[in-house]
Amino acid sequence: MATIGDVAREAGVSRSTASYALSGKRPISQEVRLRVLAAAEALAYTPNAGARALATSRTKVLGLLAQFHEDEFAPAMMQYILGVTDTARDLGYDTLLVTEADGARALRRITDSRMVDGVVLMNIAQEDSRLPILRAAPQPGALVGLPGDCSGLDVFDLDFEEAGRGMVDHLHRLGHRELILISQPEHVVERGGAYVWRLRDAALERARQLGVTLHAVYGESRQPAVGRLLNALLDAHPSATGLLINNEAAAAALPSVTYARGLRVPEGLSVIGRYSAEFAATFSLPYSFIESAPDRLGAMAVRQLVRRVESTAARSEPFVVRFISPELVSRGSTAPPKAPPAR
Amino acid sequence: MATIGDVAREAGVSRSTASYALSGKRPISQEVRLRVLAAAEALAYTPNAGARALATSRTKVLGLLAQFHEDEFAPAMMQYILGVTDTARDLGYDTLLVTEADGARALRRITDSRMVDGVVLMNIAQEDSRLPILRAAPQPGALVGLPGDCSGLDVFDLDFEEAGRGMVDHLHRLGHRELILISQPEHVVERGGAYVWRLRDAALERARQLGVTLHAVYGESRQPAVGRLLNALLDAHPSATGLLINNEAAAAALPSVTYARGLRVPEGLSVIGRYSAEFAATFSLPYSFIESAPDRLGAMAVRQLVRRVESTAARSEPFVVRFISPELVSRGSTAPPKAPPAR
DNA sequence: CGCCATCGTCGAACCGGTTCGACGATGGTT
DNA sequence: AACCATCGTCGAACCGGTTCGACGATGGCG
Repeated sequence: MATIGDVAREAGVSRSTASYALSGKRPISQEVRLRVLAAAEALAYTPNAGARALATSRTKVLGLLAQFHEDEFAPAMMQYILGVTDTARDLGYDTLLVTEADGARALRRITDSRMVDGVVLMNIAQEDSRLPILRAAPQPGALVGLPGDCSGLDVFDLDFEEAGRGMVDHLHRLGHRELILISQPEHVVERGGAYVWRLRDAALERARQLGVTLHAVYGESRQPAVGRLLNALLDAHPSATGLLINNEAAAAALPSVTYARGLRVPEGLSVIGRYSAEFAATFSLPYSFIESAPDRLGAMAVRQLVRRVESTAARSEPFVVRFISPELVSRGSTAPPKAPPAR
Repeated sequence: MATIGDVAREAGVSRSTASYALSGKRPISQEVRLRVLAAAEALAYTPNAGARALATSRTKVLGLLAQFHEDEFAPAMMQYILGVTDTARDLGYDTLLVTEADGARALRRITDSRMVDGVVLMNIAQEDSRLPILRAAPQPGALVGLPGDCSGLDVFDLDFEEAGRGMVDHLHRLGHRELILISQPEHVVERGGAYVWRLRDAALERARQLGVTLHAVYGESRQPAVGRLLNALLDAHPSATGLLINNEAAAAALPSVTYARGLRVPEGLSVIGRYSAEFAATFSLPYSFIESAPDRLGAMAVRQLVRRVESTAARSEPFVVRFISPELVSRGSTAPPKAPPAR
């Protein structure tokens, strides 16, 4: 493998001159520059990443910490990851994907060893043991998801509160007065998945203000449990005319449930979900939904992270907590309830 | 950040002694060793990855090249990735996930720059432009998927031919004489996805030998197109009594199709799929299926790769092409056909 | 014509590890 | 008592880049 020394020798200049010719950080005569470039080309020179990292303290690699919990819906995660890797590459960075169960230890490892220039954390918990480590690390960090304490980090998330209110408003406006909200499984909440209760509590609050009855329950993450649960809910609340879904598995299971019950959407039941467009397409979901935009969130986190990595000015800017506003994608699954709601 | 020089000073020894004390590559007195360890502990010393990579020519990072084609079924990919990252970590390696569209360029970048000690390639095409680059690279490589030319690389894949034969055999044994096989979309084939025709051709051959009629068609990768296709197929071949599915999207769509047609499985139609257990669980698929074991394949590829990375002896061993034999997971979705097949 | 700034290049140092060769101290043989 | 191996440690070199300071050549200016 050719080193910069080989290139320099081939071009008949010193190593430093070769380096400057390639980086352009000092003026080099046109003639020498072309000789160096030609030599580099001829020898198929590629700088050694380790050596460069050692000299510059920059690796051009970002860490991405994602945890895969058994009871979570893995396909949804893929979108976030792609948003991060694609954006990182556009900005000249590679991505180290870390899925280790012990996230705190993994984070310490990659930051202390200086393998990465910055870190994106996903699956943020309310009290996340990785955050103190990330705050103390020399590299900047960005979160996809809102923790209890945002200090010292850039945070990006969907505005789940607004999403919850939006769902209730939308159905209330159509005339609905009794709704069901199915959230993620209770495990997710226990693990500190704040987005679950952020959406739910905001929806409950808004429902209270509007005089709407809202039955909020935890869901399941797997079939057939989630299908059974949906059936049980529809049985238990026969007068409810609208269903809000903050649970991918439930959304995926609903079509077969409504079909089996001979229940028509939106005539017999109005439905609004919260998931990504990609997810909707994969499962061919016929429901109006609030786009959770995982790719956009991943991209935003990376862009901010790279700004901080590359500019010392940016590094001292105040930290941001940015919520993207929920956008309702209409698929015609909501309508005014039948005058005397009956199933 | 503490360097090994800091540790050495703290312990009152030379840098080299500190290094030997930590690595154990030369005998060091118990007393000095403990002093060095204590110093390292006290200073929270972690070796700089770049410096170590430069000195040892080892990064302890593996590259994972995965491509996400629009018309492919992304959730299935997740399983392969987790198989790789988890196994790599168990063996002491981190994983650089590269999803760049231009896989050949990406591969050149990470190998030439010595960012990785080895590379796992996924989404292997019959004529894969990345393979010549990987063969020429100084790092070993492993493939998940079978290309036209396996030379110079370790290859791991499901035995799709045996899977195709197994599906046909199984239904033939039950008495079926007319079957439908729905494969991946034609795009996948055009892109060189050999597993599609490996399974199909072997199934056709076996069907011919057994005197079974087999209608083999390309599928779609998305709803609702794939649902329409399934309906059209069942309409077009009313006397077919068995359905073979080598297409995740079709498998996911089938339950609603059979339900809508009032078709019972296995009474009215026997079904066998080919997908992963994880996939089956996610979509709650009630069909017997041939386990494609993505996590196992990813793990096998990584283990072999690491063997070659870590032992010069292993590096010169002959290359392996290893097929895992298809395993049928029975879910009771196959049965003898009704005597006069009618729908 | 002499002076100074700029340009273009070079040598050397440095980043933070690992590893080789050397060397004094120790202990066991003959 | 002399000798040799082994043990434990150190200094120096090296991995392959980047970057700083220096310095000769060039050119503009007074």
